[in-house]
This record gives sequence, C-alpha cells and structure tokens, in this order.
Amino acid sequence: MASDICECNAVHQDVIEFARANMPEEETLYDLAELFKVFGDTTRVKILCALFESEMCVCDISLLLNMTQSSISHQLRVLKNAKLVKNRKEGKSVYYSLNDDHIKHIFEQGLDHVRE
Amino acid sequence: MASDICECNAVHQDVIEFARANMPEEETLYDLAELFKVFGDTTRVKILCALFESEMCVCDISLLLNMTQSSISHQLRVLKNAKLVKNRKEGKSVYYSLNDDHIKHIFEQGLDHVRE
DNA sequence: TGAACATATGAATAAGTATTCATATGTTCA
DNA sequence: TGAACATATGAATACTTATTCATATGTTCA
Repeated sequence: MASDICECNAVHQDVIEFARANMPEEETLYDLAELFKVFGDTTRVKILCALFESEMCVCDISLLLNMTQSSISHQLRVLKNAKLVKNRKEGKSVYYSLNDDHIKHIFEQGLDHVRE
Repeated sequence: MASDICECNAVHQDVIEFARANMPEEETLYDLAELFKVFGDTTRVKILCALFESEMCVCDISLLLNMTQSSISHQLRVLKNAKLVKNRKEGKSVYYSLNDDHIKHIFEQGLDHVRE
C-alpha cells in the first residue's frame, strides 16, 4: 500500500515531518470526511436547505422535493445519525428540524466556492 | 417518483411554498453537493489538511499518507477538477497547493461539529 | 375496534467510486 | 541518447450507497 521512497522525500523531509506533526488525528479526519459525505448528496442538501426555513414533517418534505416518502425517510435517518437534524412527534406526524449551528456556516462557505 | 399528497400538506401549504421560494436553484444545490462529495473522502481530506501547511509534491504526499503514488495522483485530479487545488511543475516534480480560501473555513466549521 | 393516515425499515437493484495494477508521458542528467 | 525518476492515466475490481418496493409500526378518529 505504501509508496516507494522518492529522492525528493529526503530533500523535503522537514516539510513532510512538519505536516505530519500538524495534521489532526486520524480518527478526527475520518469523522470529518464522514460528515462531508453526509453533505455530499443532493437530496440531503435539499432537505437541510428546506429546514433552514422552518421545521417540516416528512410528507411535507416529500412534496416539496417531489420525492417518495420512503426515500426522504431513509435520508432523514442518515441526517439524524450524523446529529444534523432532530425530530419531535406530534400526532401522526414527525417534525424534523436542524440540530447544528455549523451547517448554515458550512453551506454558506460552500456556496461561496460554488458561485465563484 | 413523486409522493402522494398527505393531509398535512394542505395544512402546511404556506410553509412548503415559503421553503420552495427561498431555496437556492436546483443547479446550485447540485453543485454544492458535488463540492461536499469531494470533501467526503478520507484520503482527500488528508491531502487538503497536508496542503494547509505548505505546497507538496505528489511523492511527498504519498509518503506522508503512506499510500501509493497512483491513488494520490488520482485523488489530486479530483481535487483539481473541483478547483480546490492548483499545481506548478518544477523539474520532474509537480507541486500542489490549495486554490481556495473557503476550504479552511469549511474544515474548521466541520471540525467544530465533529469535536462536539 | 377498525380504517385511514404518517412514518420507518428491510431487502433488492442500480449506479457510483476508491484503489490497484500496468503502463504511458514527460523530465533530468550522465 | 538512454536510463532513472516523477507523475498521469486507463481498465478492472471491490465496495459503498441512493432509491424503490413491499411491508411493518404507530397514531387518530369515527
């Protein structure tokens, strides 16, 4: 799996060591990638954007996004597992809302990049 | 593909319409998800974190992350296509560096969520 | 209680993708 | 020029995952 040593590795040894010393822990980087993976799906991005405005129940999101109740429910579970949304039950309905203040900031930064 | 209309849709009609009116365009949301998809891989996250410190050539990154030159090269192409990194050639080596100021902010916000 | 409603979920399928392997491209230097 | 070096890339494989379909769970109300 590891690559062979190149000649420049020796020359850049200090740069490599510095980077190695300053990188977050393996587990942290894994969790970070997992978080972005959750953001990396159009359906979930749409759901989160919808919830920026207000809490919504599952069937409302389904109608808004013109997708099946099942697919929305599956994706809401992913979002909940990532602790990005929370829910409350009221009668037959389940209302979902955002559970993290960082999401909006992250989306705004992302939109800045996309719109450039 | 579309879900059936639920009873609560009629009740929440104003909420749905408001959300629909305030959501970014379909294409923008697609691009946003595509951007996060690029962030949603451990290898690419590691590469970007490494480049936070300084520019690095391909074989240095390979050594740092203990991965093959080929896999790093493939992922650098993904990052370059997303306009997240740029490169310059110097002799036999190709040096990669960050190409976007938003990345650091996005990562910091992400790390805040992950570390909670 | 039973029927309609709202949501959740397991299994299956289809589509996407990260890595590996082999090899091509391009550079430097003796 | 030729050999070693550094990187890029196409094809194949293994793995992940989003959606669909069918159905289960749980709630309300007549």
